[in-house]
Amino acid sequence: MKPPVAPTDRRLDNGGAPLPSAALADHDLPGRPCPVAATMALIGEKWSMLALREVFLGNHRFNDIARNTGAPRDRLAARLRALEAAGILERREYSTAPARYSYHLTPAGKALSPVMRAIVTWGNTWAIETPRMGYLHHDHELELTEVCATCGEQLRSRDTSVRVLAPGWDTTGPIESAATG
Amino acid sequence: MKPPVAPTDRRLDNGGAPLPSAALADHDLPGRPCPVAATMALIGEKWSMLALREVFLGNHRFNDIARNTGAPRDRLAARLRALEAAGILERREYSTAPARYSYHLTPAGKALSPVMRAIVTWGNTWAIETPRMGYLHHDHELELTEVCATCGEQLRSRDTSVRVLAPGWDTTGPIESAATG
DNA sequence: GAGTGTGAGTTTGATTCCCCAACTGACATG
DNA sequence: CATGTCAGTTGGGGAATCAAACTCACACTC
Repeated sequence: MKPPVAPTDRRLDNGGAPLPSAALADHDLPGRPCPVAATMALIGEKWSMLALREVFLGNHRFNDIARNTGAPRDRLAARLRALEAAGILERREYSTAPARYSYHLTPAGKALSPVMRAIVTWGNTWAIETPRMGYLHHDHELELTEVCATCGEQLRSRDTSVRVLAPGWDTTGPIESAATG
Repeated sequence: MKPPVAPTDRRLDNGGAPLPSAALADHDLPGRPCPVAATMALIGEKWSMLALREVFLGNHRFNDIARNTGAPRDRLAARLRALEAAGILERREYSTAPARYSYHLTPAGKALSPVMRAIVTWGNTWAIETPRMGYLHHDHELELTEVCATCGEQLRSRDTSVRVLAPGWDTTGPIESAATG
C-alpha cells in the first residue's frame, strides 16, 4: 500500500549538513526540552513573525519591513540580526558604498511556510472579524487541511497522540526516578 | 470532480456566534492589518506557546505548567489570564475553599493544534539536533503534509500565492492613492 | 555646490516588562 | 501545632522596549 501523497521533503537543500541555525541544546531551553521551546527561542520574540511575514510577502528591505510591521527600528534591526544568526534569514548586499542589505529566506526560513499558513488560517478564523489575508492555490482559494503522508488519511486530532522523546521527561513532566543524581 | 478530502471544520462548535476571543480590529494591530499580527497579539507573548504546549500535553494545573515550562510564576499567571481573555483557555474551578482552578482548551484553543503541529515539525527539523517530541497517527508515526481540500492536491509553496484582503494595503504595503483623506 | 532626499541603521532617555525570591491565604495531613 | 500543598501575589532590581531624533554615506536637483 503506497502512500497516496509524497512525504514532504525536509532539509533536502541541506543534505545532511549541520543545521543552518545554531541548533539549540536541551540546556539552552527553559523547562521541557522540546521543539516548541526551541522554535520559540528562535522566532518567538516580539516582531520576529511579523518581519518574517513581510519577507514571505516579498518585502526584503529594512524600511519596507519597518513600515509594514510598525516595529521600532532598533528592535527590528535586532530581530533581523537574530533571525540571521538563527539561519532563517540571510542578508544580501545589494549596494556597496553605502552598504545596503536586503533580507531573504534561507531554506530553514522557507520551511516556516506551514507555520505561517497555519497561523494565517487560525487568525482569520478566530482572531479577527474578517479575513485580511488569503491564499490562492492554482486558481482557486486554498482550503488548508493536514494529511498524514504515511497513510494518506486526513488528520483528525483524535486519531493522533503525542510522544515525548526527551530523556527524563514524559507528558506529565520530569520523571522522578534517577532524574537527578 | 469531488474533493478527495473533506474541508476542515472551522468554528463549527461556535455556529456563527461571536468570536470567542475578543476579536481584534485593524486599529489594534501594529502595521499591516493581518491575521498573523492578530494571532501574535493573542499568543505571541513570551511563555504563551509553552503554556499552551503543556495544556495540549494534558497538564492543566498551574504548578505543573510552571514546572514544565520554567516560566516565572507571575508571568505565567499573567499569560494564563491573557489566554483566558482571548478565549483560548478556560478556567475550571476544581475545588472551592480554597478556590483552585485548572486550565483547559476552548474550541479556539483546540483549533491551534495545526499551529502547534507545524511548530513541532519545524522545530524538530531545524531548531534542535534530535527530535524531542513526535506524533503517533493511529499506530504509525505521523508524517505531516498539507493538502488543499478543494482540489485534493498536496501543497507546494510554488503553487500558492498570497492575497492581501485588507483595504488600503497590498503585498508591498499601504496603497498611496487616497490612503489618507 | 548647497540643499534635499533616501536608506539602514544607531543613539538617547523615559517607560515598561521581566525575573527571582519571598510571601500570602486557605486548607489538608501528620 | 507544625509542616506541606496549591495557586497565585508582592517587591525590588535589572533588562528590554518604545518613540523620536540623529548619523553616515551617497544620489539627485536646482
